[in-house]
Amino acid sequence: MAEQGLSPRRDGKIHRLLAWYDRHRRDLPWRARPGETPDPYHVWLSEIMLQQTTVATVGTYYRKFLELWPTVETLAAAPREDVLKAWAGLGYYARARNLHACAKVVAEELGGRFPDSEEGLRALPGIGPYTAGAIAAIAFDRPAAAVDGNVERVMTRLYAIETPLPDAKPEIRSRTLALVPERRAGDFAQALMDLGATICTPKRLNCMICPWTEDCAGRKSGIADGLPRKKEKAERPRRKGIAFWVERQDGRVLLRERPDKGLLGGMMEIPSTEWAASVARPEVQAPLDAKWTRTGKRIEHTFTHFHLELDIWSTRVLADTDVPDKSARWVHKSELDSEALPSVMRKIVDQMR
DNA sequence: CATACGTGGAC
DNA sequence: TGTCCAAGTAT
Repeated sequence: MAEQGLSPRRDGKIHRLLAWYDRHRRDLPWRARPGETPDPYHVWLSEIMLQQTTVATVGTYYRKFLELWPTVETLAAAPREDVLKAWAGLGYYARARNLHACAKVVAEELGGRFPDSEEGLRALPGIGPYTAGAIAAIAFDRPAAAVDGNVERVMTRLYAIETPLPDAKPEIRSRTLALVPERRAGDFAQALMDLGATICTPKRLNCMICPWTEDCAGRKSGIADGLPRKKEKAERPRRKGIAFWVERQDGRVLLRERPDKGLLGGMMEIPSTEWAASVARPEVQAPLDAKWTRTGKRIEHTFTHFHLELDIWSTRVLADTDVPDKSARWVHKSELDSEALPSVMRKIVDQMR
């Protein structure tokens, strides 16, 4: 719960931020206009998509999802496969699996209504501390803190917090909570994020036009642009593999569904060897016995935690060739676009088709 | 708590 | 070309 606004200094800060927001708020597809009542479904859908994903990228997907599934009930009723297809290319596919699971819970167990408390929201799949706070504040105007990367940047600068992330998280959270106003909590949350996205940016910050420029301890001490500090990340190892492009005489290619958990879980793939530091005995790992051609083609792809290099081998098989196992399907080359293929797999398709 | 989990754009 | 990063969550 937010503290009461007893300090004039605090009230002034909140007022300056909200006044700035009223003039400079971004007009975003999922954002209710002033005076409109936010739709919790819209808020939820956008917040899930925006996790670690840019506003520019989300726009297209958000509109597509709303067109396909205008309500949480329609989304819940959709086959999961369709949801994964629509999500393909957005990344972090656990989000899509959880999105569908969450829609089912809300539609089938909660009467189609999202919980209006952080605690209730937090219990749903795919909703963590940030998203619970964001939905509570934005959709229900509850005085909750929504601490995302923007807010972490703004707060570490505003209070000159030099502790590196993630150790600084508790302090950032309590600092944010102490500022959340009783009224207009949703606008406050969005204002903080807009401030971080447009003024208090990672580089080339624009303190000159910041509503908090006089309040900012980081600016006063000249360390703002170096905040937040972050612990060093582990380096990305390089992995290799071989992708097997199997084309049947009728123009269909072999696709395989990935296991439900882990990397690209539940998505479709071009069959490949394991992805490891080195590739051992590729023929043994091929989806079927065939005479393989080393195409000389190669794709490279960088995941969050490793870099991948896939050489492409190909073969042609007879039109009556059956699928090697139950997770595999033949899909015509002209229909690959509508499959749930993640970007790394699209790179292979683009090379071969 | 550290790690797994995608992608595309900016510099 | 390589690195960083963008409205984080689950385990």
